[in-house]
Amino acid sequence: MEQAAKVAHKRPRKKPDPPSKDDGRSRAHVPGRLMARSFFERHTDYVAPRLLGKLLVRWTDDGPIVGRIVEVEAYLGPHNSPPDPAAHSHRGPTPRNLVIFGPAGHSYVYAIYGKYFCMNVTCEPEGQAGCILVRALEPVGNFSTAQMAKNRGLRSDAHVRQLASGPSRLCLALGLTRAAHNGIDLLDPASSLQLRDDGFATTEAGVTPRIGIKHAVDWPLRFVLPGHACLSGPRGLVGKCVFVG
DNA sequence: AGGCCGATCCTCT
DNA sequence: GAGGATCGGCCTA
Repeated sequence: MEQAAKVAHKRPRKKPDPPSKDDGRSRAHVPGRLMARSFFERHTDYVAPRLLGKLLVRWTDDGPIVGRIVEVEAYLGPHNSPPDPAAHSHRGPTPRNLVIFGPAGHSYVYAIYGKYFCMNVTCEPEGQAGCILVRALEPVGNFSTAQMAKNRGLRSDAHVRQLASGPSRLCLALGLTRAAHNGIDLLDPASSLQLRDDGFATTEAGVTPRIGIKHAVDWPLRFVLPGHACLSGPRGLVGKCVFVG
């Protein structure tokens, strides 16, 4: 059984390389710059729509698999009023959800339905809980597209929507598991999983209720790039749009 | 100690 | 649009 100590043990403890080594060229060619911790040390529902357009990068032996985030959901910590009854952190820390209560900018990966995983990004200042479920990616570049198709068991000419549109599909596409990727610092130059910013500018986000939950079903905490081809689920789920400043 | 169920995906009708 | 797969974690007794 995975206990809290084991989860905490997965936190990177080696000293990060100097920021100057991560200028987008020190490793194999990959777009953008590593994101800043301060971006995530804010209210989860503030960060969520602003995470749209950013890059999730999984480094493999063969090279980086890169996806642009096009759909997310915010899950709020128990310090909010009223508390978010759909969040895993709702009833306080447990061995499974401990990462959510840790520092911002880390990955929270959990198992669901016996065979799948979902990946979140932690937010809020240290000591407070909150995380963002990454629900869909657009593959960036031919290598990423090919690797995602391979990892998903699809033909190389599969439609782009088939690759990483859905929280567990994207974990399959990137090869993410709880055992290997829970509690990773996504903002560390040495990490195998990173969040990067290539300057993609988001001015608008579609807002809808969250998908697949039984509590707080009408809370408007799902955010999408309006009309994007890689959104998960059936069409027509894009609600009103809000300006993202 | 045991039962229940899920932030899903895929197949079939 | 509906239903089955499949199991770790959380709740109740």
